[in-house]
Amino acid sequence: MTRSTRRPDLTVTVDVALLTVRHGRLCVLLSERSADPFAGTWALPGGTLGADEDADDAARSALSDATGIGVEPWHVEQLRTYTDPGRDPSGRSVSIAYVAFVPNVPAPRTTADAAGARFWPVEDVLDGGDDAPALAFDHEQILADAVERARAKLEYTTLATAFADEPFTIGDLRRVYEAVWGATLHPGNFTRKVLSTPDFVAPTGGHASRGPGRPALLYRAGDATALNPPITRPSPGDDGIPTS
Amino acid sequence: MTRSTRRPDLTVTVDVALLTVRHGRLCVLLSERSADPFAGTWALPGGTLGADEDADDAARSALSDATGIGVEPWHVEQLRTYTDPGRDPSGRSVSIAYVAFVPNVPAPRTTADAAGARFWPVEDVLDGGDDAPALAFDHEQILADAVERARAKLEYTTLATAFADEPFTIGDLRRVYEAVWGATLHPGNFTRKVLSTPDFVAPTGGHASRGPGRPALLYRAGDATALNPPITRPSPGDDGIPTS
DNA sequence: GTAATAGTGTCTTTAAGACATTATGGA
DNA sequence: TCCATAATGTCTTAAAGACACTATTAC
Repeated sequence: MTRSTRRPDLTVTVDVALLTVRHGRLCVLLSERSADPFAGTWALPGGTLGADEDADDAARSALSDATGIGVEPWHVEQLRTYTDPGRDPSGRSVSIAYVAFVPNVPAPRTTADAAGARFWPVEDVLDGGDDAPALAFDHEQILADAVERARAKLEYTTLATAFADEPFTIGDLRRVYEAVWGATLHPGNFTRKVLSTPDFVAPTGGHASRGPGRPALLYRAGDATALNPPITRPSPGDDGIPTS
Repeated sequence: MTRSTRRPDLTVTVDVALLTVRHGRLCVLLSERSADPFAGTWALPGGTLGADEDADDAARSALSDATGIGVEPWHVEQLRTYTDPGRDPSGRSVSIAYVAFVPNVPAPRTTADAAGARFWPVEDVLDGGDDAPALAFDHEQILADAVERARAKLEYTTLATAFADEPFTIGDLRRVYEAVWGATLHPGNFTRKVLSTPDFVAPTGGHASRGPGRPALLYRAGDATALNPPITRPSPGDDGIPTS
């Protein structure tokens, strides 16, 4: 290939969709923009790619800036790169987008970079209701792609454990699936499926005693990364009620 | 997020792994580099992202330059973006990599941009044998990721039809799977699986008469894009011989 | 005829889904 | 006691894999 020495006037940014499950709902971290372009709208945390910086590092830096806590243990992966020439009205930019899958609830810190950062239920953001925030740039598309990535990866990887605080119960894990997929799963069959997958989860020996019901056994994430055979999503629109 | 007005001295390129099946083997288009860096090594076709150009368009332009033929009907999709600060010794660059899934055999045209372009069997390139070409930049990693993308997508999409010249037989389609996966599939079961997936293929009404054996019915790609349930790959190392 | 490939029938095994049953705690 | 959740058992159904058998051509 030909690599010319021409340097187009082009900024490379990194944007991160931090996904987490709060109160049974899949949520994304957004910060309100105080400056143009898109002042007053909400945006994914991000930043400019440094001259000698790998994009993975830039994504983690942006996450660290936005949350104010350590991001080392989090699962952060590249999503895709968005290059529409019109995506940034203030000048040409391409965005390398990332997804982070995060357990528990890192309370967003208010900083110069992340004033007014908060979690939004993904459903509220994407369904475009009256109280839905307007998103800056093409961040609504990025978020939609990030959510689809999460939904797909729950099927054939052990990614759900990245959303759960350890130690967790099988019920906790099931509620992660239900929040991300927006569907209800059969508790008994789900338990059997998880336990029959080698090294999906590893028992800690303890047991939870929260509220009514039989105390559940506690688990940590196991060593497995792939799910074979996968856990298949209910088809879209399938709310658990059999059609036949 | 903060978008500074600083413009790092950074080139954005597009590189495309054109994958096709020739003589029963999965092949990739490479061109020999005549200039430094990496003069004498082989590289994926690519180019610099234009100032007002979408990366998808840049990828198709690079393909068009490298093959000299129309690329409109081809399946071209973004793979991922490679940002290692050391990936280009001549200066900072990030590469938005693409994969193209192409039927038949576009004979590489020799041009200024694509002198000495030819198809290489992917297996030969990645297995690093004695006659394997050395690849420029991080293109070996890009190629490996592209091949893995192709292998995975054959499982749960109808992508295999993108590799087959229409009209094709079920046997042609099976040989695509076998070439990409490097495995042998059971002809009878494969036929039943393909025909039982609605709109995977659509019969043309004709039939092929090539060589010995019962003439096979001819098909075109159907309207389906997803495969549900998927066609699962034999596990790596499974050459079709049962272990039990 | 033989060789080779296409396509179908059928049996076994795996695993998902539906649903019942038992277990164990809290109010 | 009743209620809620956890975990397991069992039956049905879907579908993959193994394999036999038929079909149709080239030689």
